Amino acid sequence: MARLTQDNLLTLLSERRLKMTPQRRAIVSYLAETDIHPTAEEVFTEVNDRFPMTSRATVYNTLNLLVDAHLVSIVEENGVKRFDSNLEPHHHFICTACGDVEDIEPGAISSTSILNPGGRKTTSVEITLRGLCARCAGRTAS
Amino acid sequence: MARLTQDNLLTLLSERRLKMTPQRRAIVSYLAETDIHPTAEEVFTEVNDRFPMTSRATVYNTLNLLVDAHLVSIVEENGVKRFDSNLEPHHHFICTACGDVEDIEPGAISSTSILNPGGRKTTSVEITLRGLCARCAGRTAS
DNA sequence: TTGATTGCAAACGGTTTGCATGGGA
DNA sequence: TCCCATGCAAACCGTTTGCAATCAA
Repeated sequence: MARLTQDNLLTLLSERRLKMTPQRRAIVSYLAETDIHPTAEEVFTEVNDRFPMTSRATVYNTLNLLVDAHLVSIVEENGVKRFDSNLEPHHHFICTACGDVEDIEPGAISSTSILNPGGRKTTSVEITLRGLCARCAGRTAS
Repeated sequence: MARLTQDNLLTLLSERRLKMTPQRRAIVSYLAETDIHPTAEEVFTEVNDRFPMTSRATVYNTLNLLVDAHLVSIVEENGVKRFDSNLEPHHHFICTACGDVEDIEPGAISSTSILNPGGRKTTSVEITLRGLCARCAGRTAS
């Protein structure tokens, strides 16, 4: 399962003649290892715990850079953007009880062949399942 | 194709012991007839053209009421919520060139049978296609 | 050295809230 | 009459921007 790495970051920076900084390293390091699909604020908090002094502006700048380079993607829910460093094509499951966002492998959804309905040119397909995650489903009566 | 109607609004209001107002009527009237998936701001502008004096707060209150009652749904893109009064299960196509949001009938996507992967309980499936709409696809070289 | 990057704080856009006024039932 | 709904403006939250100071190459 391909995920964002420090190497990806180095390649991106050299391609664009940008510079490596401790802040960028720390942000990518965190994104690479987490699977909680953090918000920008969560990245800010977590990175500052590990590497004190990374401003919100830098977090947003770096996240936007990575999204622009397709090294992370965005899952939007309830007006908040969450960042996903899983580089494989995949879908999402959003728990309506606890708000968790989980990755779902395409294989879990049978046969989704998408054409180009009505003259459109489809370049990406995003499938979002909503419901109760395994934890919340086990916890509630309904 | 079932869409939001004034009757739906009347039923909702009586169920919750709420009151009919010219503002609510105007907002539902606009939502019922448009297929552009307007933002709250677009609803505000359009409704004020027809029925001067409906505040932003009232637009938001009414939209939230309708969403809560499942009479309209939300399509979120680029940090902006768009409102959809199509009551049938359906998917969306978002044009990456002009930003248009279009409804896609489930039939246009072949065989999407979703199970409950990994002990989850899926209650809704949302499929978003992105690419060029028919207009933009015809307009560009690529 | 030099241009990219940073931190800060102010600005911004969309949405919500508090409160006094107004209006359906 | 009574309480709900409204308009207004301020507050709020996530994100972006302008600018001077700092730092990687």
